[in-house]
Amino acid sequence: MCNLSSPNPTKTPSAVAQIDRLERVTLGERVHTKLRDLLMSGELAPGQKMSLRSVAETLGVSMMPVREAVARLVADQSLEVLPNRAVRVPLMTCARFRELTAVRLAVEGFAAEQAARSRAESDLAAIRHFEEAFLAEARSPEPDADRAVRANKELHFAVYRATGLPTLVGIIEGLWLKIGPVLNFDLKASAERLRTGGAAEHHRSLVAAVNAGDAAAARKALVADIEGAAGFIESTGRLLE
Amino acid sequence: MCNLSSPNPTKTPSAVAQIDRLERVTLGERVHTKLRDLLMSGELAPGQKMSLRSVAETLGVSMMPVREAVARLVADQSLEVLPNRAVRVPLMTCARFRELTAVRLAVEGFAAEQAARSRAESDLAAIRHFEEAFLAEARSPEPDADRAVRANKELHFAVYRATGLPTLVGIIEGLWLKIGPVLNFDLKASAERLRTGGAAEHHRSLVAAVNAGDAAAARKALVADIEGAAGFIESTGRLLE
DNA sequence: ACAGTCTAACTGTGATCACAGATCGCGGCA
DNA sequence: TGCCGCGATCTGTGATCACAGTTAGACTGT
Repeated sequence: MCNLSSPNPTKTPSAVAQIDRLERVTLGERVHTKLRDLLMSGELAPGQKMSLRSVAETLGVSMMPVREAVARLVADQSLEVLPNRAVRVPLMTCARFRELTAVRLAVEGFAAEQAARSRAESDLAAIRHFEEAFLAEARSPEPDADRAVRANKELHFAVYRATGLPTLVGIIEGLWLKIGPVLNFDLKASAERLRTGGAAEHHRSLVAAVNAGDAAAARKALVADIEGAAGFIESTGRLLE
Repeated sequence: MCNLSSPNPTKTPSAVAQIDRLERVTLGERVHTKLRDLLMSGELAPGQKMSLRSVAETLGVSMMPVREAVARLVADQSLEVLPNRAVRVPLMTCARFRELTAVRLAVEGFAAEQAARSRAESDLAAIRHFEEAFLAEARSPEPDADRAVRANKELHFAVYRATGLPTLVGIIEGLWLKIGPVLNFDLKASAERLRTGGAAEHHRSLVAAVNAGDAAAARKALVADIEGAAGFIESTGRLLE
């Protein structure tokens, strides 16, 4: 049973209390965000090496925030440190890709279901906005792969945020961090998949299902989207072992 | 398509190649493991504060590995740093507890299903072993709450490992890290729930279902286990707001 | 010309120093 | 006796130094 009393029993609400939420953003946090965006958007290819000092110099900070950010990414296997003490984007084996895809189907499939149940009107507006952005890029005469990848990400996460389960969103972010390099790097290498891959149709089904509150259809559309992309990646033959 | 050629095309297998896997275990990693165990087993209560320097002195290391470990735990919200620059175990609000429980039901429920499908004989042996350990503790005339909590954890994770999806196991570890303090701290405070809570029956159903390969029954048993514990925690009325 | 060795540079990890901000307690004033 | 103010102390964060281990390149000896 929850305590339903006021969270501020001794203080009266005041105007200044509205914006007292100043988030503590450390340098390490900013470096982490930067590296995360690079990984999720596929701008860092699998196997690419980096050094703490070079990243620090590039970003204009000392080595300290970089090692904190890299330590976090290494901890969840979004980066790896070789026995040679070299940091690189992990290579993707076929087995690991299939494992990540299996987990994604379960977790993101559940998120799609839940989004169809819990979506608010503001969520639906955001979802429609990013779907249009993706469609505009996919139908463009000369698609910008980078923008398409980012619009695809924003659409998916708009759906996931509609679940109202930020913990679940965080889990999915971790999954995209691991699979982003291979997924988006290969996707950007062959932009014609934008039109032939069926992503637009899957997105349309997904948005329609979430809009209608049809959880089963939402899961089905998302599963088809993930499996379509996964099949394309496996067909490229670039995975190891 | 996967490359099915030998992973060592140029080298012939030798005896020394068998144990070439020397894992790099840094001090920061060991501190992280230590703090994680303390959190998951409920030995650190919600709201408990700590300082990097005191932890470092206790563990006999410098502040450097501790801040790396704490930074990782703060990043995934297993710890939090207040605006006062104080590190503490986060307090659990009722809303957050329910959110975590909802995610656990989905993720761990899927894991139970998958375990029932993919379990190997060695997995089943481990599962049976930890179930007996938990039963022995639950039926003991004077149960040791600490050992019971650890046996419960080992049983659950033996099931999760049987999925053959280490990524999924990592995700669940993150969830237990967040919910462990409230779950196990309150559980240890009232040991009589060991007999009355029905955990033993849920475990029996779970093990039987996994053993029989009945995915639906495995999910049902696990869901019942989680919901039983969650209902108990909510009934204690210790959650905030 | 070629092979072996040795040095110099670079790697991540750990320790120490420096600093701004917050907290708490002691002392003095009313 | 009660309240305000100031300083000592403790906090996490960032920078710098130190070090073991690896690597790559140049240099020397044959």
